[in-house]
Amino acid sequence: MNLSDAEWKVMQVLWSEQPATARVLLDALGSDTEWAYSTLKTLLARLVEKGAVSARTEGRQRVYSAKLKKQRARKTALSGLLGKAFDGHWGNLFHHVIEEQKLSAADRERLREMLRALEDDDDT
Amino acid sequence: MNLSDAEWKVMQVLWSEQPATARVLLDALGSDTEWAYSTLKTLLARLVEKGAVSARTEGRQRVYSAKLKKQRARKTALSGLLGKAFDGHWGNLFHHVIEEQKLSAADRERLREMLRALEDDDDT
DNA sequence: GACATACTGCTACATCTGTAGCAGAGTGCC
DNA sequence: GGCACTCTGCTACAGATGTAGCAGTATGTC
Repeated sequence: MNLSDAEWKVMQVLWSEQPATARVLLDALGSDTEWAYSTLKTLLARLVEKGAVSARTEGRQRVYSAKLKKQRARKTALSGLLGKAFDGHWGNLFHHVIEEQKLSAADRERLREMLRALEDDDDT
Repeated sequence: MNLSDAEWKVMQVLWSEQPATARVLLDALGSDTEWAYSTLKTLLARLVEKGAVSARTEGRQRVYSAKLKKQRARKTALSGLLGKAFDGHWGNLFHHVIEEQKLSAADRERLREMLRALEDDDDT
């Protein structure tokens, strides 16, 4: 399941607000986008069509829920990037991140901690 | 500089073969794509237009070279994904990779090594 | 010098994406 | 009961993307 940039924005608020009506989602998007109400509706319709979102009619409104899980979407997106930009090798991605991207001290520490946890798991 | 999936494929072979003619690049792409020669030419024209590739005429042929550096393209792509899919936090991305993606033993080891190197740097 | 090749720059066209307008229907309010 | 809202499902349209055809021109070959 591939999501476009605009679709990612919709899914992000949907994951945190679901189940929700278009109005609620638009408010949640707030100043992040200046979308017209109908723009959001179009995006939602497309997401429903591709199966990433489900919608049910409640009274005279439509209530949306995410069918696609955030972890799943992240995995697909990351795998896609890994394949097209890093020759499919995690090593290349890690190397790039550590060497090229500027990680904050907190990020570096967080990564170190996770790695230590990973090593501990292995020791078990 | 945003690259589409097809453009990434072109850039990947260009980075390893440059400077190169369209014919050389098409051969290098090999079975990875079944593109018609003109398809590659269109992609190259678009990349030249957006400034990611430069072209010079040599005899009666056009020879292409990458202007956009691989590191730069990777950084842009990764930052874009980080922002739209991981709330802009490296920690989320690391966590996802370590928890959700299945890393091979070699990848895990490689990551551990890089992290140890990172810690050593910090100690200095 | 006629032909098959190989290149080149255009043009084309179906999809996908981003963004939004519009008409029709239900609802609350005076 | 009519008006202002608010939703809803369509329709629209421009720009990005994937993919490729075509006509014109230079070149090697017999």
